[in-house]
Amino acid sequence: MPNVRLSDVAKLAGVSPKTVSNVVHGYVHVRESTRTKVQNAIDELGYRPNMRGRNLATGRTRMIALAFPDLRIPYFAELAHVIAEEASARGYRLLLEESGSTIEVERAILSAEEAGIVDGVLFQPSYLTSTEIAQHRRDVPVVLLGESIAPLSVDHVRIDNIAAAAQVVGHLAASGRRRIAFLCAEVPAPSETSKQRLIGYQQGLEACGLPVDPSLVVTGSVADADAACASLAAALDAGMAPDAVLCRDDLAALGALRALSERGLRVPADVAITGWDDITLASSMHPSLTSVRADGAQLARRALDLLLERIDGYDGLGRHEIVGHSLVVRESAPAAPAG
Amino acid sequence: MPNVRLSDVAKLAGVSPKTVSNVVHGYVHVRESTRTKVQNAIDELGYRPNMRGRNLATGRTRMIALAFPDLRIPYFAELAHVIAEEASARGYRLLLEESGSTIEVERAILSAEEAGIVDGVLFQPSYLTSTEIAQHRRDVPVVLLGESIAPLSVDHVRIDNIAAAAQVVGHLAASGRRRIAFLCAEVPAPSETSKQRLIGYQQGLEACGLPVDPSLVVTGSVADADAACASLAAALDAGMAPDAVLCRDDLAALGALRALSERGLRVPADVAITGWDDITLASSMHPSLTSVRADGAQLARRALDLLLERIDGYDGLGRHEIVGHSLVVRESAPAAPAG
DNA sequence: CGGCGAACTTACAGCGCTGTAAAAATGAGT
DNA sequence: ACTCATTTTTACAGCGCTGTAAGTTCGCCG
Repeated sequence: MPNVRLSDVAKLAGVSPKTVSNVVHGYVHVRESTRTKVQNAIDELGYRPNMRGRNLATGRTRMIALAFPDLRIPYFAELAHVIAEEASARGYRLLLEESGSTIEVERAILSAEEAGIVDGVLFQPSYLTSTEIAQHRRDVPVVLLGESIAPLSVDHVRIDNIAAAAQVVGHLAASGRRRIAFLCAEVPAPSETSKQRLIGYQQGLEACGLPVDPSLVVTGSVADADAACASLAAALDAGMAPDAVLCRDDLAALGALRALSERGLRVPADVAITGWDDITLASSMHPSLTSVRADGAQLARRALDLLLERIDGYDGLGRHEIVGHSLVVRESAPAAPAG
Repeated sequence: MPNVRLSDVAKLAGVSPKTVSNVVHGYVHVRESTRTKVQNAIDELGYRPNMRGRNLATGRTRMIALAFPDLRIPYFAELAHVIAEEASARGYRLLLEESGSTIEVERAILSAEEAGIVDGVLFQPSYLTSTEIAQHRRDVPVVLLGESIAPLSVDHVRIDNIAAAAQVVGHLAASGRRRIAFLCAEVPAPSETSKQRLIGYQQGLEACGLPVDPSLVVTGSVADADAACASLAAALDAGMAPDAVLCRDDLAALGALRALSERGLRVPADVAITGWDDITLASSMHPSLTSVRADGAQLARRALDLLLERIDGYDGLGRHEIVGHSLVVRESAPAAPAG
């Protein structure tokens, strides 16, 4: 039973290939009797359209790539999920590309040595600079995600990190915290993400009339929970004594939780903790995690809106959009002052 | 600058299209001078191969689908990562398909209404029965992952769940635990995964000379950590008093941890806990989680071996393979008897 | 210097489908 | 029955690339 082609169906139904194609696509101007005849032929032969032929003929694949650092980071896995869902609703499939946060792979993603695999790319870079992104070949439409500073020519969707971080500080201050630490600024240079959250952290402190104490900004690695734990542990052992820790992401918060409890500090009684991203686990942990939650559905929707417009030929300036976020308050940093 | 085609390069270099193709593919029998000439033309025009044409001509896409329940479940995200890595090493890209654990989507995945998108499928079903899988159209090669009972005709890679569960029980017993609970068997009917782990649990108890006490098998939902927490909480409140809980996965263990500590039970002092899958977070939690770890790299390797053989035309009986696993001992269920 | 095998290059014929534009069929109106 | 406007169907020409098999050219031996 070799592969059945459109033309085989056409032959059996006694119509032209194009008519079969029209039926397959639900084209309206097909007489009911013809449609039935063709449909019967399709069923009888077990025909299914071959996407390779279709892709070549249409110049589209109805696939988009989602390129980001690492699927093992829960935030990205969850992001991929919502985007896949939204893409699927629009008839697109998702191809994953993990950059491993390496600049070489990020470059490779933008340069796309091979054309015609996907119709567009959603790209969350970690290290590529704005300049470099601006210079990429515009063969395939791209929409940027995340905190990278996007060039004017490229679309970009993100949340307002600065406002969100300030809001977290406000929440902590309102619950009576005075010595709010930040975990953490990477060395030698903080990532763009940390940078923005740090700015918001400082703005938040100022807005609350709290002193900005550089010694409360932990430096070190936050590559994963263990690294964050070690970074905070070192700071604590060196004498830092915060009553709250604003963590740059939920994984860091997890590490912080461990570093604190290993030192006999209770969360939230002695120290409040906030995370960022509100990964699924944040609500299940003990204590559950207060965390900044980006509006993932809106993010996915807008990012795809922009990308599909580009795919449809829009070629104007980059649109830079901000989607909503909220602070989900849970046990690790409750609203009421610590008891 | 419209798209540059192979033939444009050929024209500029003064050779036939096929020669350009040969150069692009690094075919050896190309004279050095010709190769240079062609390469220069490629560089000058900025040519990049169009995969749509290639795919149609070769009848391949060098993409494989990975179909499983849900990307938001850390185990699957991590599985996708290792498989993507291994696939990439073999020149394949990964397309993700989430079934949401719904039987309709699982059916759709197997029936593949559209041909030619991927060269093969790695499929971890949740609900599809062996019979149904056996009857699927064999248009596209499939390798099954996970615990589903695979039909004889289909390749399948998994770990030995029964042995692993028994091993966990052995570990707990060796550390002095006597009342080992199982969390949990889904109602109305346990999933295939839980079923196998339950069998191993029972075998383990028998092997250790411990009584098999049905009241220690918690029933309820383990859809996520919160559900598992509720299931265990209900059992505890009903009077169950285990000194260890073997959880069917790490998420359930996370829920168990919460249910126990909310009731003032210490882990591992009062109750030991083990998880399953050894997700990344298992090692970062506090206490860190003793967990069963499948050899993910080997799993990915073998699954792809089998799939690529099928893609290359192998058409024999299904191969059923078992890959290694290990018990990673951490704080939640240490080797030494509880202190 | 003719002859030969190996090294290199090419012509050809699609892969399976769709967009375009034009042809054929239909139906309403007169 | 014959227009004319619509609806329905079709012919055609690729989309961009590769496998096959059949040339060419080359170096080298006798």
